[in-house]
Amino acid sequence: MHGLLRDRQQWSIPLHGNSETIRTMARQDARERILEAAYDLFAHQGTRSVGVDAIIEKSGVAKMTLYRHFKSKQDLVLAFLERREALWTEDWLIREVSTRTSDPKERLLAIFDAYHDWFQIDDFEGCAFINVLLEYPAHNPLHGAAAGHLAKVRAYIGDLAVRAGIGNVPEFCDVWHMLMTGCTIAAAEGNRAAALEAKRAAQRILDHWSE
Amino acid sequence: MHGLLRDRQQWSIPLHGNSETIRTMARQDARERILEAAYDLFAHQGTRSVGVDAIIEKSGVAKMTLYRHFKSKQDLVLAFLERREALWTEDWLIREVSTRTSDPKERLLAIFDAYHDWFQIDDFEGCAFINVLLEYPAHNPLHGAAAGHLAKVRAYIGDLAVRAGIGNVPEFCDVWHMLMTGCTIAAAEGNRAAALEAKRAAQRILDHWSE
DNA sequence: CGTTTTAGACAGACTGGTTTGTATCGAGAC
DNA sequence: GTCTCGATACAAACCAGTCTGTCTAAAACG
Repeated sequence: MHGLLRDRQQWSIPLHGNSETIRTMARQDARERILEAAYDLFAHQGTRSVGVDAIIEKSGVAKMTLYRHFKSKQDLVLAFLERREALWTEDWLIREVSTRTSDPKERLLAIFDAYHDWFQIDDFEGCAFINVLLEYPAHNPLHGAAAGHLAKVRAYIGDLAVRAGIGNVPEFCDVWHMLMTGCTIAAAEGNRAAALEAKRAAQRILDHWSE
Repeated sequence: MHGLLRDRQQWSIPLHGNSETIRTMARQDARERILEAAYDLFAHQGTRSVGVDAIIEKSGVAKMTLYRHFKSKQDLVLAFLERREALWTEDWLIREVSTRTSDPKERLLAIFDAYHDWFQIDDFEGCAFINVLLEYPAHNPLHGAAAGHLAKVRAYIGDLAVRAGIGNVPEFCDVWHMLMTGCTIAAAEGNRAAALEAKRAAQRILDHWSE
């Protein structure tokens, strides 16, 4: 106890010059640091195999601080999924596809070009939504949340399909998304060309669909 | 508990003829009961969330008996995957497709009919190979094992594709399997018609592929 | 301006439960 | 006597979540 006190004092001394800055920053972004650490760990190792101890260790936060911002680990996983949608679905996938082309039909195909880039990343982390969906049984709230996020991806496909004048949009979304998830699994198996193969198949489906 | 013992004794008595047989049977019976219990639990709840205690409880076996037959839980999961291939891939999928039609091209499509039946089961358990693949990181032996079993499914598709006179078999297998895995994920999301939707898309891919 | 209060952060012990895997012992079969 | 089995206790690690105590910066108040 006294030893710990001394350690903390020694700790504080080198930081004395800008201690207020550090403290203020720390206070403001404690939640942010937790979520950032959780994002990295959950995305790369799965939500089930990552414990809260690993998250507090990586974020340099006290356990009670984590539980002040998130009432349970499940809450933290839900926050992770929402951030994943913001960062992966919206900031990356939709943006990436938008920059490649403006034609709705070409955008549908460009999804697989974006996926191809994704699959080339060294530490390819896989689709967090699929992972969480399969990590928890059907009755678990996290399973439903993951399904909801996957549904939003399908909604985006539906938006493109409508603007591309495609018929039977609901089924088209399902099928298109099956190719996307299917090639994501193939990438997890190690098939780096999965997205290119899926794109060629998608092209054929698209051709026949809009006849 | 005592009921199980009595059952075992009644079981053994009729086999009294050959001593070696009884001992051998008893040994294999224990291993068999463990594997059977592990199969049910692993298939329905995943390999990570099921502990060995649940397996010994369900199989009515002592813990040491389990570890005498399987040197670790990982070993047991490997045995589960092998049995899954024997029961699901060979005894069910391939057999089911074979009984539906004998034409290779029609068999490729019949896979999705079989899948449709599979998806209608009340406690649909999902694809154990995909689950294990995503449950463990890439460097884990179980990840590789699961990938190997998925590759065998693709090999079966390749066999059908060759006999159907389809060109570019390797890519065809990949794409066909993507549709299969993709609709399995969709089924896990709750889409009971996923296999039918996938079949219609597969039909279009097949038409264009064999041009 | 100086003092006190307060809120949030850090540290880490701790609880209660679960995990894999090991060790020991007695019962029953041959 | 030998072998396998079941039952049980156990070790060591891990898990989520709680709790106490300390620190400090900023707000509240004199």
